[in-house]
Amino acid sequence: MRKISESTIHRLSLYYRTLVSLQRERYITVSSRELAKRDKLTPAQVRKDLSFFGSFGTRGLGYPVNELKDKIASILGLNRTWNVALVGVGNVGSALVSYKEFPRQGFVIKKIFDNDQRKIGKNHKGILVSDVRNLAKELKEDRIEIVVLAVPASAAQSVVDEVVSAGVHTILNFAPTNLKVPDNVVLRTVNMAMELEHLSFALSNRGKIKEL
Amino acid sequence: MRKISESTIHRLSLYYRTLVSLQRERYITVSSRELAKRDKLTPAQVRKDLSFFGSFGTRGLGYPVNELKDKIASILGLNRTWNVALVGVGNVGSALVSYKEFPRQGFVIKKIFDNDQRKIGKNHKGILVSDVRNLAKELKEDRIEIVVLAVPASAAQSVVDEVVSAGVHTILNFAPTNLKVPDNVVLRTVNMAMELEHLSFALSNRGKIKEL
DNA sequence: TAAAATATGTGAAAGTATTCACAACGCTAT
DNA sequence: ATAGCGTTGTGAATACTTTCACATATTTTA
Repeated sequence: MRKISESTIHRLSLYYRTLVSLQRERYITVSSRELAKRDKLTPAQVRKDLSFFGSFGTRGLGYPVNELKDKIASILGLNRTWNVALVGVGNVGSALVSYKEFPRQGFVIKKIFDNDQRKIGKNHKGILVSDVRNLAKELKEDRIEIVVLAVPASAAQSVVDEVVSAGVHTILNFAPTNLKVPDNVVLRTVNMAMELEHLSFALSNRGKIKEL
Repeated sequence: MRKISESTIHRLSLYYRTLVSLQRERYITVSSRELAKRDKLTPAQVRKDLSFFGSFGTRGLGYPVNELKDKIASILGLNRTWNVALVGVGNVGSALVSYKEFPRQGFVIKKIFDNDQRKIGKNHKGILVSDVRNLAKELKEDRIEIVVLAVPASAAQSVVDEVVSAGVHTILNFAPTNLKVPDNVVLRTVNMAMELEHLSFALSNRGKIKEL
C-alpha cells in the first residue's frame, strides 16, 4: 500500500463522523457529492481519498453507508479497543478522563498517573490514580499502547523519556512544549494556545489566510 | 501580500515558541539551521516561511532573536490582548479557564456562559458565570472578539448561530461535531478523539503513514 | 585589509496534493 | 431489453509546497 498523507487521514476521521450521522439519519447509500458537501470538501477529493484503500462504491448509486463506516473504522483502527494511560490529572487531565468520545471510539483509559501525593490513591471515574514513580512498571503490566500526556510543560520531557523506555511508542501530548522522541515513536502534540493563534492571525490579517 | 498557507502559520507558532526558549537561553541571534533543528524542519523551510513577511536576518549571522520574536508575535496578532468568551463550563471548559498559556499570549477570558442554573452566578477564576440566555447581549457589551465553545455536541450549532448573529466571527470549537457557519466566519475545531485516531491509524498501519 | 567562513534570500526544480474530466458501469424507467 | 441518468474510479492536468542551489552579503580570522 502506498503511503497515505496526514491530510487524508484527517479527512477519513471527518468521513467517519459524517457517516455516523448519516447512519442515524437512516441513509442507506451516500454519494461523494453529499459526503463532500457535509465536510466542506470536493467530491473528487472524497473519491480520491477512498480510492487509496479500495473501491467501496457502486457507480450510479454511491457508497453503502454502514459498510463504508465500518471500512473506515477498520482503516483508522477503531474496530477494537486500545489501552490508554493518562499521565497528569490536573485541569486538562481531569477533562480528558470524562471525555465521552474516547471510550466511544475504543480508547479506554486503564491507568492514571500523577506525582501529587494528594491525588495518588484518589478515584477518577472508577480509576485509582497511581504514583508516577511506578509508571514504567505499570505501563508494561497493563499493556498500555497509547499514553496521553497532560502534565506541566516542565515535566513533559522526562515523562516522555520514561514512557518511551517502557516501550510505549505512541503518545498524545497536551503539554505546551516541544518534545524530543526517537524516530520510531509517534508523537502528536495538541497545543490549544496554538489553535487560538491561528484565529488571532486570521483576525489580524483578514484575507491573507489561504483557507481555514 | 500574497496568501499565506495554513502550514506556514502553524510553523510561525512553532518558531514563536522556540524563540521564547532561545530568549530564555540568552541567545542574541539564531540561524535558520538552529531554528529548523529545534522544530524538526529544514533550514530552507524556515527561511522561506520568514521571507513571506520580509527580510529579518543578517547574512553570515542569522536572525536577531528578540526582534524576530516580536515580529512573529505581531504577525500572529500576539502583540495585543483579545477579548475571549467561553461558552460551556463543563469538564473541558473548566480546564480552559485555568489554561495559563491563554492569558500569557494575550487571550483574556472576559466572560463565561453556561445554561446550567447550578453553575450560573458561580465564580471561576474570578469570573462570574453568566446565563447563556444573555449571550448575544453580553458578547456585544464586552466587545468579545473570539468565542471558545466547550458545550456538548448537541448544543453546539445553536450556540454558534447565536454567536454569529451577535457579530462574533471567530470561534474555537471543542465540541465534537461539524458546524455550519457563514463564509465570513473563521471556525476552528479541535477534536481530541480525532487526534487519537491519527495515533490508532499509525499503530494499525505501521509504515503506511507519510509523516507524523 | 584580504581571504575564508557563515548564513540569508530567492528563483528554479522537484515533489505532493488537489482538481478535472471522462470512460466505465450499474441502476431506473419504460 | 434498452435508453438515459447518475455516480464511481482514475489517469492527466493543475496548483501548491518544499527543497535545492547559489549569488549575495556580513562577520571572523589572521
